[in-house]
Amino acid sequence: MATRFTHKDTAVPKYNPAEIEPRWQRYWDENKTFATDVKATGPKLYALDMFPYPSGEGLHVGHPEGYTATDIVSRHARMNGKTVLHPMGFDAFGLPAEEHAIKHNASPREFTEKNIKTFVRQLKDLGFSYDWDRQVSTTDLDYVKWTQWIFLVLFDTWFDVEQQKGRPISELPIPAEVTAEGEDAVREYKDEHRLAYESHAPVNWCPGLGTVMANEEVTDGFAEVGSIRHPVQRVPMRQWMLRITAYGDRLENELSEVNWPEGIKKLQRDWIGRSVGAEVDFFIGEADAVDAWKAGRVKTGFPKSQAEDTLRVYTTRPDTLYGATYMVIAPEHAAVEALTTADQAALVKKYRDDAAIKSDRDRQDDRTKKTGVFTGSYAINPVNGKPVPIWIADYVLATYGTGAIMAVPAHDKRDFEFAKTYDLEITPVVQPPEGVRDVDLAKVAAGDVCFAGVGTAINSGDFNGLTTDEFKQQIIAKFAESGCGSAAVNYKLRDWLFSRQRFWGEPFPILHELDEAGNRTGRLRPVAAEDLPVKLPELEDFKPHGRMEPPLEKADDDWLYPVIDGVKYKRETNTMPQWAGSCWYYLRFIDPNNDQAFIDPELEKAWMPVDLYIGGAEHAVLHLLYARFWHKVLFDRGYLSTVEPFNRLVNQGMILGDVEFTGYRGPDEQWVSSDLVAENDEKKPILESDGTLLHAVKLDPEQAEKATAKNSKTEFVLKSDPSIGVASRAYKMSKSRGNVVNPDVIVAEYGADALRLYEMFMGPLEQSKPWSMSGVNGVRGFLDRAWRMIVDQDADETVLNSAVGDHEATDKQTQTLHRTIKAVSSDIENLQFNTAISRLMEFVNFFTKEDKRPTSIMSQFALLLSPLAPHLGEELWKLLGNENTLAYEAWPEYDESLTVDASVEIPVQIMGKLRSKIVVPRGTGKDDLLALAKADPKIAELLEGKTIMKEIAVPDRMVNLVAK
RNA sequence: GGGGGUGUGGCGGAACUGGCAGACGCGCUAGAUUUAGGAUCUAGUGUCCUUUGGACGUGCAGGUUCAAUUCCUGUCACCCCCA
Repeated sequence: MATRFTHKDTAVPKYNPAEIEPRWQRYWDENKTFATDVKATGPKLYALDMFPYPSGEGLHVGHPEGYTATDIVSRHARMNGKTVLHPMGFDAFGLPAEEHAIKHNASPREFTEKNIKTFVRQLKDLGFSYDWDRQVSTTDLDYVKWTQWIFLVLFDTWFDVEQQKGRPISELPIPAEVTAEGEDAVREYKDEHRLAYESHAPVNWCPGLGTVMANEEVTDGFAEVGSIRHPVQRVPMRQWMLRITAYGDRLENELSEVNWPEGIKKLQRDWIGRSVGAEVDFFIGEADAVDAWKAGRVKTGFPKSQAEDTLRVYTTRPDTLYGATYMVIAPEHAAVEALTTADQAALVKKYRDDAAIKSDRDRQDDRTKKTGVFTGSYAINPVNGKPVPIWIADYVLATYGTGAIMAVPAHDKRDFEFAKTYDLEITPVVQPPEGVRDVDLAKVAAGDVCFAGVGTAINSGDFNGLTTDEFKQQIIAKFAESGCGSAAVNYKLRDWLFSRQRFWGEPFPILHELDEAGNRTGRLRPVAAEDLPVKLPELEDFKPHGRMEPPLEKADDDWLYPVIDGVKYKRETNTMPQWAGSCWYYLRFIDPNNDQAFIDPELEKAWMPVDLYIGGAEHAVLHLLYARFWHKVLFDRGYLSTVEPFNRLVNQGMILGDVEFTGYRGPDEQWVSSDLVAENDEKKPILESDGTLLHAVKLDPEQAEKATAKNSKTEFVLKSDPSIGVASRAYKMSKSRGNVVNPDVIVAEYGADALRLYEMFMGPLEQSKPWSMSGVNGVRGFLDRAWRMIVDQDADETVLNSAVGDHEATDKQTQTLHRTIKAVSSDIENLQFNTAISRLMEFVNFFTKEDKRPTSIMSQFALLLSPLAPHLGEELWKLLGNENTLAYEAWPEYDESLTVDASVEIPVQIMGKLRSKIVVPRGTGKDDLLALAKADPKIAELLEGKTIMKEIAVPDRMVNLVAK
């Protein structure tokens, strides 16, 4: 395309983005057009994109979708007089760079920096109005410094449950008995309360990757990196944890402060998983001591921590206590050994060993059969005094609730399955309400099926007849007297496993004190703030050594063993997970070069919160939850002014590959209709009836057509044989499918404005939508038409189209302009860019037909177009005789009265069916409207001989006559 | 299995608060222009019926209403996330 012209002059009369776009990008760069004022004066807008991981593959067409949206909003806001912060950066720590380093024995930093360069180049090619002076990467040393500093804030903070607030560890009240035990006891007590703490919980150790993975990174017992699945084992290891559970209530409640899609809020709430129920103690001592125990409990009440003679369970259904016919404890439960009788010991040991290698997920999978083993012991059900057997089963997790449950097989699906397997007693205690679908009352009553819903209590002593809710309240009230239980709240959210055994991450700014023999004393020393950042050491190679120690263990002694004030320390050799850097980057953008603080408090107040945050829904839970958690800690500690970081959140939809038609052929090359095709375990197509392996054939769209036969089971069929159905859908873009679209290619062929415009024109921002090359060509056609509307492309040099001039605008032209301004403005405000673009298309369609196009109106058009297609906007603005960039020109205003016609066309319906149309003056009243409608010759004819039963008239809208 | 989302022409999608279904774009058809066209312009383009005209039509089946893509009940299909 660039070769279409041979003019010696650089000015070419045809629309040529290859020339225009780089020129304007250079202009914006050189003039620092989008450098943000340090502090906002007047209204501000902080528009943020979820920053990308700079992969070796470069930008994908999915990236610019959200970026274009925030860019349009930013450009529009600038023209509306707002001070705009619109930054971009890179989430650059992470596994791929490290894997690359291991493979090529090269530095992950160099690889990362090279990738960032590519990303920046590609982003600049798209003309985004980022303030590039604010670019940060999580791997920059002066960024790492403050990530480490924030970690030390977490380390220095404990959570005051009463105040629901994080406070400095120095303010932690130390119980007298701890103080009495001496300095080490106090230190340990403090360490146990910090938001960043060490633990030895079992973790997901992945030998293949040489690292521990977070629960959420493990699927089906495998960690997936790229396309390789590495098996994961559960082993105990010293780890850093972040006490995010302390903020569970805040993370849930304060969601009400933000303007997010309800679906995302729900995902977060479900992830936090707050449940309200009760803790109940079951006595496990000698049978004849039960009464004494109960009497004692009436006096002492419900103890804060579990006593040795009891087994404590957490349940959300205390109303089913009478139906608790056995108990289950997790294989890792502390009481397992005490409860196991001699003759069960061997079985129990084997069971525990087997459970240790299973993941939490496998254990909870409802497809696998529940297994368990009897301990040999019994507990006493506190409500009816019945002894119930205590089992061990891995479907109970040590980390949830108290690690023990009361099993109510009649009313819990898992308990029911387990009871059926081991032939345990089933006692129904909830009568399902009448009319519940698919529930057979008699079968529930007989204990033959499980009913997990709410209903009315039966077989529950004095509580019989109560509804589930009443029962819950009453039994919890009764617990207060008996001391056998207590109301309790539980969370599904676990503390955050924060360490990784990797090289390419932030080192922890923590030193472990060593004794003379070189063993850890248990004393921790945070690295002093002035000594941050702790840099990664230089390593000979990056290969994991297969031991469960991090690669940093390979560092030189100089790095590994600092001596301070004559005391020898060993550095922490774990590194932080990739999430760390992305937890606070939105803050650093506000003050990216500050070397005194992670952010200046004045600037923070001026810019926070983020007004618009756009990114993929895949971060709906983890990133957003983690970032909110850090934000709240920093808020509590007085560093920030807002409770929540991101005010408005929008998730862009996924961009899929172009629609594909797929046909299937059998081994004999005969076509097989797609409705007979299924998928086997390897996702290969097979014949559903007998499993014969088929092969999929990608069809040319010409080969398929819409099914016309009424009995066709598929939407599309082969043109050559309509009895053969073909599959039609768009797939996720992937290298293996070969449907990835590279933005560089689109920019080269159609221009950046065309790419931006197409991505916005495809459909609603939040919706998934398939890519289509002819669609790109279509919006490019619009840009060409817009160019020709203003520029004379047949002249030898760039001059205005002869139709453009100092003409007086006609009424119709004025109206079109004002309507367009109105529609485009509100569409941009509502992020409905697809319709904004179609309004601009209508404008061009109209004015192209006008042979007198007032310059002033054309200038307004350039302004309206500019947020969406900024390069062309600027170019037209300049050609129309304006000097400066339009980036800060006032956004066009409209006059409502000029957008409406004096007369309106009113549809007239008879019995709800459109029969005629009448033209009336705007604002014609109901009665006049009806009279005019009835006077319409066609209506009059149709009404002849009929009686009007009812007349409906909505002024300026419609008339409907009901006649018989 | 649970949660979320989406179903409108050949395709992507529009439609205010229940008020003319199909804006805008692609594709397609015809014509004009051109040495040429993957260029440009003009007209047409939901389906069906024999037309002037009419009937049907927003996944499917019902319901509410003068009026339903929009509200309600049920149902099916697909996509995404979680287990």
